[in-house]
Amino acid sequence: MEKQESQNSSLDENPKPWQSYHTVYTNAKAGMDGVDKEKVQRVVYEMSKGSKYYENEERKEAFIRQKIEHMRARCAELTPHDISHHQKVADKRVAELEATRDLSRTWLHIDMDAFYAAVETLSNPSLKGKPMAVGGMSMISTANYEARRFGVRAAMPGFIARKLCPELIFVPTDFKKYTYYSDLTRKVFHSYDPNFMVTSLDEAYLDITEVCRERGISSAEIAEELRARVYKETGLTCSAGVAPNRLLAKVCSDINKPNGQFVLPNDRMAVMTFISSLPIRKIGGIGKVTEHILRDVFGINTCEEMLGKGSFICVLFSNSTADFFLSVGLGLGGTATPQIRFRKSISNERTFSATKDKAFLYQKLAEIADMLSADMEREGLHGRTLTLKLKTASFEVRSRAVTLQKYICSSEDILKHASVLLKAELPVSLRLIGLRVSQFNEEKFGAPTDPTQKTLNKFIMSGDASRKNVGDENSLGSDVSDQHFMQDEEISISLDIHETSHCEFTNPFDNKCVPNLDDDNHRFAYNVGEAENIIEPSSDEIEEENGVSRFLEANSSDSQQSEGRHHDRIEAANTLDKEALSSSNQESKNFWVDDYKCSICGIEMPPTFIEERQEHFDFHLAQRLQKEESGTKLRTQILQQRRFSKDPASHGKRKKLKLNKKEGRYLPIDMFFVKSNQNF
DNA sequence: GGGCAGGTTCAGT
DNA sequence: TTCCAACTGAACCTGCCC
Repeated sequence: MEKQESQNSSLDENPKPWQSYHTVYTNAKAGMDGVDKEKVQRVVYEMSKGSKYYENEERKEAFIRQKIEHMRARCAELTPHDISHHQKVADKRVAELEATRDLSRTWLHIDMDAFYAAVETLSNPSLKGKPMAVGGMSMISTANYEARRFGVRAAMPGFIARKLCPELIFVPTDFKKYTYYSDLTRKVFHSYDPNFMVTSLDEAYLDITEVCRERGISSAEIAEELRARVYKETGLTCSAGVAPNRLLAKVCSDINKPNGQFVLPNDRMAVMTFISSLPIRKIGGIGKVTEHILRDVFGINTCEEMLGKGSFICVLFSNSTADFFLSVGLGLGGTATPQIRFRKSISNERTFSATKDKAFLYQKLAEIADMLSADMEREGLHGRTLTLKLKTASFEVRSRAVTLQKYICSSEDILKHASVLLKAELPVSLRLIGLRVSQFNEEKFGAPTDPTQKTLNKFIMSGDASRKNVGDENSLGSDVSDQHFMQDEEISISLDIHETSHCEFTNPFDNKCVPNLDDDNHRFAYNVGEAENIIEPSSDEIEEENGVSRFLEANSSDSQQSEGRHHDRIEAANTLDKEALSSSNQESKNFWVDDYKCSICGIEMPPTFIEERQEHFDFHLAQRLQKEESGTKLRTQILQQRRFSKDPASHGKRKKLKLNKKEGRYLPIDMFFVKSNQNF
């Protein structure tokens, strides 16, 4: 009832709740210019709200918002001196990157127009002119341009697509057909650049520098001719982008889609002008999350604005990430043709209706092991790292891996080891199981089969092991380590942030009634000087705590070893946690205005976000503690009073605090936001 | 401190 | 009616061991 009222009141305040549900489905995409974005957003929201998927998306969204808050706080704490110092570092880095600019190559990016849909129309002309999507009710792979006008697009669930466009025709995927047509296009590409790079069935990069020179014609003419030839050979249209590097060529191929092309001259001024107004989301490697962070933390919307925020970027991101962002600001990208790259992993996964039926889950595991083994045999692969991927009924993704002494490939071996990994996770309700094998035996590449020789082999295979890539091959030998003092000087201590406070208070950070931080299992320190004074549990305390052990859920190998005790412990923990939880829920009401809004920063988080709200509370608590001059005294009080408990629903993720020596304080890892992405 | 293993996250198609 | 995929690569974290 209370929840209902709360929902109604929030609906009154926000009559368009779908506007805050961030989906990728309303982003600009070729063929979607005239789409009623608000309608699409509303339909997607209404089809999604209340579902487990939606709840998971909200959890993720709240987590990103929290991350953004942390980063904003970090920026706000920088002194003019700090900013000036980091600006110099950024300027130096920009100059070094600028020196790597290569305008001597001409790259062509080819992107087939709505490839799967176009192939299907080719084989069934009656589909022409009708809205059509390739895929099924759960997910569609691509949609033709008629369907896109309704807001239907790739990676959208079919049932939402049908709601947007009731007359939508669904066609099942047929990869044999797509591979056939893809091969036809590649024959054409080969005649322009024998070393062309494929990125998927429908995309490729060609270095057309030589062909332009040899034939004495412009890149625009080559692109025009190539597209005509592709059409002649396949009956399919494609779009092309020409630019001095691959990053820009990819952006350019999207500009005049479908069946068009765009040429960006090999000229620095032209590149910088092009970049100046280019939205960051257009760049490959900047996705939904990164866009959100760059926009909401730094106010960066266009690529050029990256350079204006160079100092902050250098403070808050890792070396490689900062380099990537600054390169984007300069319009730099890959220009050399990379070496042949071998497959690094192979996987197989299947989604099914969520179930906790063990027999069913083991059956699925066996089926996936069979399929994976067959794929590996077909490619002659043997690997020694096996990763089990699970998606729970609530859409939480987990992975568990094991590295073996010997290389495996047979279905029996895969299943044997995968079963051990799965067993350690049960009981759990799952909707997806996947298996991935990596760390291949490199025998097929002429390397030794002994895993111990792998390091040397890797070195030989990769060429210069010391080379650090920016984009994909720009070599930058300069020393910029000073700008990344945080990573270099970090010392880790751990703090499990799923604790629940037991102390009642009116002002959540009033020293008179501080939450009790006396958690035996959690090492916690506030000041640099205390780094050595990390509170470690005594052996007796550990023993005592074992009844409700939070250590038990730390990682899978522990789980496997203590599986028998594990279950009993969880039972015991659950009982205590329930008591603790009901108590803490009452207390936190003072922290959350109207049981919804943070009394410190105003961020809104619904009462159902128990875990996220606790994390948020802890963040402000840490902030407050760090500001306290009498930190030690306060800490003593806290350590005496606070009792932690654990949300049984949480999965034991241990959040870390890191010591930033320069600032002389500890920060949760999230505040550093060390970006992890292959493109950075 | 470096290397390895395990894990998480993001991104693209 | 159906109700949010499959696959791969990669960066970078922590913990552990030598």
